[in-house]
Amino acid sequence: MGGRAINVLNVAEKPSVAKSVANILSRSHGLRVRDGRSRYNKIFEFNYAIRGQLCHMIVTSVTGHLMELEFEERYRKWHSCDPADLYHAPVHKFVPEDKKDIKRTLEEEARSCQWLVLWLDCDREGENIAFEVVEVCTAVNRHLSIKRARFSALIDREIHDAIQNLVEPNNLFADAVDARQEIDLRIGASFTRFQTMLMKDAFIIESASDDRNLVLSYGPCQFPTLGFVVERFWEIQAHEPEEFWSINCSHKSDEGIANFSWMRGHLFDYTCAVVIYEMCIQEPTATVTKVRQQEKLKYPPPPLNTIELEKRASRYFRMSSEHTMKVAEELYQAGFISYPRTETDCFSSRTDLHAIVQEQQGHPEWGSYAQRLLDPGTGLWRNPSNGGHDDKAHPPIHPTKFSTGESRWSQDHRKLYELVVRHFLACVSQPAVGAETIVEIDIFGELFSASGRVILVKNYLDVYHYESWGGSVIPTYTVGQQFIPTSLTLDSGVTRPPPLLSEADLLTCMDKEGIGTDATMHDHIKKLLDRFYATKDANTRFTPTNLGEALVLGYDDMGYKLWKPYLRAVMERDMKAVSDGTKSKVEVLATSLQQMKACFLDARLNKVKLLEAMAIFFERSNRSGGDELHAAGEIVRRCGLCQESDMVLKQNRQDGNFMVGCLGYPQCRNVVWLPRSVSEAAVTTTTCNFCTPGPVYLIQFKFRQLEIPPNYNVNHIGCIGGCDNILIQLTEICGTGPRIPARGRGPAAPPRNTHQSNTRQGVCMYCQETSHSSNDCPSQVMGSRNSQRHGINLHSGESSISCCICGTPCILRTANTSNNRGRKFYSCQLQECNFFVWEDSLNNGTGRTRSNSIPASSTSRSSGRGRGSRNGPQAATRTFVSATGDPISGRCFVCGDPSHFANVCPSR
DNA sequence: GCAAGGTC
Repeated sequence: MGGRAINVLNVAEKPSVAKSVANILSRSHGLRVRDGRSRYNKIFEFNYAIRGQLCHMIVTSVTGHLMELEFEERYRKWHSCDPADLYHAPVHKFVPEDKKDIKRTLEEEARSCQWLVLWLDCDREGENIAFEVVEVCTAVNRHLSIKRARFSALIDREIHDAIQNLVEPNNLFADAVDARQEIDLRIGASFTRFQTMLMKDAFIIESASDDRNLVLSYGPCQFPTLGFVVERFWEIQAHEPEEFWSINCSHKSDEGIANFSWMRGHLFDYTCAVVIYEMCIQEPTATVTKVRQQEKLKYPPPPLNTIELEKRASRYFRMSSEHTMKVAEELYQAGFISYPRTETDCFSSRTDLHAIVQEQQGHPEWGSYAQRLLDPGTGLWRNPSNGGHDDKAHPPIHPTKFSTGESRWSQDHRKLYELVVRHFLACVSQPAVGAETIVEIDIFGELFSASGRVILVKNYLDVYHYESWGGSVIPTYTVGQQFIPTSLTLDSGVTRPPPLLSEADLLTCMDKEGIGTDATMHDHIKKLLDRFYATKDANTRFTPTNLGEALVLGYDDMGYKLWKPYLRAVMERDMKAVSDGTKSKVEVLATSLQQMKACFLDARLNKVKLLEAMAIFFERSNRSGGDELHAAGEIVRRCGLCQESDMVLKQNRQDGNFMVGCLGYPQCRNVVWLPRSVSEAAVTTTTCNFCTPGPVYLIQFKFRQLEIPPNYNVNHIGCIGGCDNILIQLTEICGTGPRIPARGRGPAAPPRNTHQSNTRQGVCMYCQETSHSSNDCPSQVMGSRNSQRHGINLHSGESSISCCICGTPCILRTANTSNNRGRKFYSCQLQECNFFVWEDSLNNGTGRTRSNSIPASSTSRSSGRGRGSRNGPQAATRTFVSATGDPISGRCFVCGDPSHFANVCPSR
């Protein structure tokens, strides 16, 4: 070791890394600690030799980014410039006030140093922070030699290797971050100022905050996060329940009960299901065709990273991701858990996992499990699996200090520490072992299966009680065995929409689409709540607010997918390109800012779309003179449905069609669609003398000459209250022009809305007669349930056959569904029965007769189409209509008496 | 009053 010692300034990204580096390199010998200007960032000093050069090492830290990017002063005030100017307004980096102390420490120390060694995290952001540090330090000492230490973990060998093999900092990585920062700032600021200033004065936006502080922010991460929430919400709204049928079979023996499910799953075609069911109950003997027994393993989760910690804390404790990170940060600061912001979910082979388990042996709850883990005789130990992520900077989250709970800890601190410990113990444990049995049976060619599972060894489930592995025991079966099922039922079900997104779902979406980083995802989620874009319920499920939905709807109507994750994905690709040198920072900035500016200008041209979307949800404010919406807000009458809001005349800017809709939307969806042939409409000051409740203001209409019959006048003063026959007729003749219900929302009305308005106007939606309303349509009296469920157009037809279920005469009708339009079917007149059969299936012999050999007591029909709602004795002998339509034989399905059919049953 | 990314 020779020569004069040089002074080396070492800078880490955070205080904890500075401490670790100092401890490792000094081996704790001769290590001195002193305060810097900033109270969090200590300065460590010791001597060390780098490749034979004696060095006086000074190790300190920053706290993440030292600098921020900002517009120059004259562009900072919101009204100082056109938001479009923000795409080229000059920006600069500066050290914010709360980082000035750190800057001063760096300056003071750098002055006396010859070398600067950068120990920032080895990722793009770390490289960018490195250059911020370089800028501050070289400003006071131009002679500094700049070196970069590359390390992938805070362990001895890595750190010693890093200091002995110093490299150059990577300016491409730093450039990529510079580009990202500038794009984020320019897009975020321009859109935020634009949409906030546009909407705030135009509408009365109720929110918990002071109206003056209301900011409608836009950001390339927060908006796609909102997009996930809104998209799921629309999916739920657009869901149309569909009824399906399935056959279920159970078998009870001395050993227990087995529930067999139909291997077809379920069918949406009732007729098909009932035909198969009929066949099964006529020949119900079940034959066991397959018995499969196998051992199943349930593996413990991989080691814990940030996203998993947030997801699991949300699922197990309903803690918000933001709160989880706050508590985790505190546990980390106090030394109880490792660094909580990590992508890594695999342990380095050099980590002493046993030592971590050993520390936990004394815990009253999981200590004995830790002891069992360490006892080789139990065979419980297993090296943890590799989750496939490694940020090369931090290990998975694991306990670093034993605790049975500290007095200053809250319940959440205890729960989170316990989760980290139990998760760690679980991931070094053997999987749970179960024995699974799958039995398949055949009933008249239909296959059914049942499964049972027993847990043989719990292993990791003993300590990881957040997870369960439910199972049930089923009786023993052998191949070839035959039995008569205890029950064989035809059950109906209804398709359900997906649930609202939970916080864990949202994190999964963000992770999958690359929205945010592990350290920032919770911030974006919190921002949705802070900005009143979404709310979260007690089950951690997110619903968009009117404000959130309106903003997404507005941009979507413009045709811009700014609320989708695509923009972020493009930015990520660009950053990657800058990082590996295939594109320059200047090139990426120029291209993407040019594109985004064009998008911004176009969005501003189409701002009426945003205003229209907002107008669906919010009342207009008097504060602004109003422009674009003036034609779309005249009050026609008080809404008779919700009796709370007004109905206003609106025009769809896209297709030009008019409607009168309730301002209470979406709570109230009352709407009157106006004829497609209307070219102009304006609310007059005259009120209708007939329609109640009044006042109902008359509307001055102008129709397009070519779209109405010659005997109608192009000018017409009409009433939407239901008294105006001309308007009703033209509505009938021309049709209405609601937008396509692409997302099941808004005036993109489900047919119900049209139905509602037509009914009110006195036009029957079924037969188009004006003499009665849809509710009283003679064609609906007998079969309204069918019509509601299946959209079948029920016009009375000839009655020629009797129902095979109850003997009531059937009516021949014509289907009006998209799949079966025009196809004829017979439908039982008895509402409780609801039997129907396609006419063409009778002709081809499907409607044949079968004798039923299953004992009446062993079968039942559950709720299939309401038939099983009466749980009386079931028909032992069924009549199926013959090709001639005559019943062969029958028995009442209500009371079981063979002397009469259900339509004349005395018990009804 | 605006973004997202570091971290205390």
